[in-house]
Amino acid sequence: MPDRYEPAAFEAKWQQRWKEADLFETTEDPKKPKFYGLDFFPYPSGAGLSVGHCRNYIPTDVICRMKRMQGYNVLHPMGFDAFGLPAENEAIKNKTHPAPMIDKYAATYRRQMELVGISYDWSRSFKSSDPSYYKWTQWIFELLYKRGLAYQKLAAVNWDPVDKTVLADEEIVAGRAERSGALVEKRFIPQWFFKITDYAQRLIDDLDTVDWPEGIKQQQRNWIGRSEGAQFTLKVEIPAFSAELEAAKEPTFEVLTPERQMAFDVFTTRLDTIFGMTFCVLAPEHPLVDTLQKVVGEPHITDIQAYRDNAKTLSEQDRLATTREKTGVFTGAYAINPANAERVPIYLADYVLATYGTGAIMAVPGHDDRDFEFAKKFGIAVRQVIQPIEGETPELPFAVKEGTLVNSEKYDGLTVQEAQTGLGFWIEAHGIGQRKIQYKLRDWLISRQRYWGCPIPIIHEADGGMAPVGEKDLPVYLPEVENYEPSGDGTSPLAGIPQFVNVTDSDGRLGKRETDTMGGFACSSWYFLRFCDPFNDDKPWDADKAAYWMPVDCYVGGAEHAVMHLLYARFWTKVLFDEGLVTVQEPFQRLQNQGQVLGHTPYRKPREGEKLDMGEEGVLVSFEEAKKLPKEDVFYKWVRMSKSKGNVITPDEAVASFGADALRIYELFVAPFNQDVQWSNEGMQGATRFLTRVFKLAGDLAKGYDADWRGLLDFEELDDNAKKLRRITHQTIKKSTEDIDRFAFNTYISSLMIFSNEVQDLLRAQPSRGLALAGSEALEALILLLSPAAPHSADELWESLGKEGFTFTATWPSFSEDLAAEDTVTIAVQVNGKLRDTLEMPAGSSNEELEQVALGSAKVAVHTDGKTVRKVIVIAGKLVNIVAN
RNA sequence: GCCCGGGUGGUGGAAUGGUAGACACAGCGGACUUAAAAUCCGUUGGCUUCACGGCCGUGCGGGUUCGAGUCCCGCCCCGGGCACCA
Repeated sequence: MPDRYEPAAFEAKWQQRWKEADLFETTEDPKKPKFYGLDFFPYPSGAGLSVGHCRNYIPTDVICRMKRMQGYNVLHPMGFDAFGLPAENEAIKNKTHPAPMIDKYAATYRRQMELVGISYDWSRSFKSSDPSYYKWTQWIFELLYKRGLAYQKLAAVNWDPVDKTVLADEEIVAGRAERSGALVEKRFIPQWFFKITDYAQRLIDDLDTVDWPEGIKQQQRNWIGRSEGAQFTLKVEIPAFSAELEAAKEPTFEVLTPERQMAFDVFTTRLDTIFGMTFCVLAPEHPLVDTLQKVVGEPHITDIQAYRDNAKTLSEQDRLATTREKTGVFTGAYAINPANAERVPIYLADYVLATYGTGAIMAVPGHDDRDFEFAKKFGIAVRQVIQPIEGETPELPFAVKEGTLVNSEKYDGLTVQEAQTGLGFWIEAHGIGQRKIQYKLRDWLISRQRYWGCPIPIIHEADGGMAPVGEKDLPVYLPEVENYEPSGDGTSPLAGIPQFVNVTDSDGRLGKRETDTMGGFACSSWYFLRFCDPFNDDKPWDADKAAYWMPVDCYVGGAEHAVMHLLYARFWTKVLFDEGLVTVQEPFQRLQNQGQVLGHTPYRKPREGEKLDMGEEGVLVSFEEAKKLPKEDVFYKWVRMSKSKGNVITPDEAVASFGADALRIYELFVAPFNQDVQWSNEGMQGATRFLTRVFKLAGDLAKGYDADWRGLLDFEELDDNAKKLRRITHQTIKKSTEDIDRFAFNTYISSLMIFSNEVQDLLRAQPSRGLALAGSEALEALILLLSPAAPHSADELWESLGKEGFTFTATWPSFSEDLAAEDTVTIAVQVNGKLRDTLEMPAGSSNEELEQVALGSAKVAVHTDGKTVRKVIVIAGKLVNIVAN
């Protein structure tokens, strides 16, 4: 048996044997329970993996390996999210074609994953750019189309001038494209959308059924943005001869005939404040403004035109800047408040968004900050209609909902809640409006004007109609082309390929293909289903297989996909459920987000007048530069590992220096799974030392090893040390099993460290037959408990113990509560809550006994001397607290 | 501004309302060695004491409790998300 951890001597050997044995191929034994463990679908970047990526893959591997040893059928697949902008941009930069490039990169990923010993079933692997896969992406697109959930419309969309394509709302951060960083422009282009808004409520409701981090659920709820409120209609009145009469401060209002009657709807969450409405605002793009412009007279027509023209020139970012001062213009028209028949002015202002609600609001400056700001600037009245129940009346505006109504006629005195209900009934009874639920979520924009994606399988027919490509004609192959660079004119490069565009369908009709491709998120919205049945040519998956494996029991990836991927995949799954193709409404039962690995990164202090990048307080430098610079000019920061920061540690480097198992142990142990960690070579050495201690301990235990310990232990009279050894063995089995299940990998490793330390101590005791048998049990437990974290070492030790096969197929140790139970317990004795003594007591001592012994303690007496004992609190098996004064 | 996380020794972190600092890193002392590395043993929150011990201590201020890192209220700081969404 080797007496130290020497990864170079055996890690590659075991990886080779695992491969030869097809060890990680999925088993589908119907007698066993299933476990589906999955990592987020990675895009294989040219930089390869860093040790940061391993922080995702290693813990999933640990839990999958344990489940397998516990007797589950485990599905643990890996594939590649090959289509999309990152791949295409990189291929353009390298002047190559994305397909062979991705194959090369994916091969590197696989090599690195195998190097770290991840137990993926590669026989099920695929790429989203494989025609055998995207055929079914297209098939699902057509399913959505047939269900009315995929549609094309002319829309103002986010245009990324750098990547020369439109982007989904989810891909825009603070007015910039998340990927390219470019300021997004508005463009009007016909685009394909998925109607995710139909599923808004179910996407909120079903979050309650999944075991996800609360923060991620909250982000999804916020993104969907449900608001309960009411929508109602306001009638419009226009003063006759407005210019002159307004000057005379005495407008007479035109009586509008029914044909000319104008009105608009508003949405509000604060119907209770309707009596505080002192003006209304329309978004500049509101359709009613066109009509108003024809009837309001001068100077309003000119004012409105000027304001609308100006609004068009504002960039999306300027418009959304919250710090901007409110702007607007009076339209010359008035609206009638249905609650009290008051006539209030209608303004145009861009703080009201055309895309949310009705694009128009009732403005209540007394109880809304934004309306207040606008009212102040335009000299509009501010009216208080809510009186807080407690405390002083705050300065207007305030939005508190704990209050009663004032200045609200017959509603005075009602609470906010009562008034909302009462007014809700009232508007419904009078046909003025209805209570309504509004969502911020918008439909998912899926079109991309780029080459490297899944073609949208639609044919635009000569007669102006459109139809999905027949199932037998799928897939619509992405054509092989020489030049695939984006055109930049709002059309896809595919539009320039007549052989692709012009088609004759099976009925002989002429048509033109849709030339947009689908954004990459479509491809990753169902890959977890394909893994259940990855090479089915007749259907996307076999219903029984998907029913068996779904849902994913444990899904692991970065928190940056909180919205986008995780929302889209949930949406597709619900559609597929509605179609009867899957049996689950939620694809991912349990979700965990790993922390990032941060690299130590050198920066140079800025020189006089030097301009820095956004959010940086220094200039990034290489390690070589940092060494040359004067010490006082250099500082270090912990930042996410990335090629551009020059701080990447690859698994290849880490494995070469320390070994795969050391890397695995380090990443598991260094911090809780979901926390960011700082890469440290010292930490890696610690992991190596631990493994070496395990090898040494295993060697010591092996000397007394008896493979028949299980039967023999029952007939052996055990001395105290042997009993203690069995006890800590069973305690460690219990702790390790529970910790892995609850994703507490750091304490799982620490429990193995404690176990090794304590067993090593016990081996100094007088040898005995009992100790040797208990030691045999401990040795097997140690190796098997170590196996998910350090599988190469575990297999090496297992083999040197004379065992056949692999620890992966061995049975996970089970524990006995009786054997794990302590026979003595340490009782903390407190006086007035402060620790004064500890007592060793037999387990199961009665509360009376504990109290007796505690009161008899000399150390306690010092602190109770001269005081009267008022009360004694005894917590069985734990603590005695004596209250005295 | 709103919504999530988080703040514990020199460092990473542990702790179902019940002995704060497990486990590890770094440090210090020692063994082995010609020496170093590796390994092993001991020690390590602060203040105080010759010592036994005592006092303080989980971002800050209050509260609940026999007892609070943990629960409640009010703040501060750091990280992330959303942001004129009516």
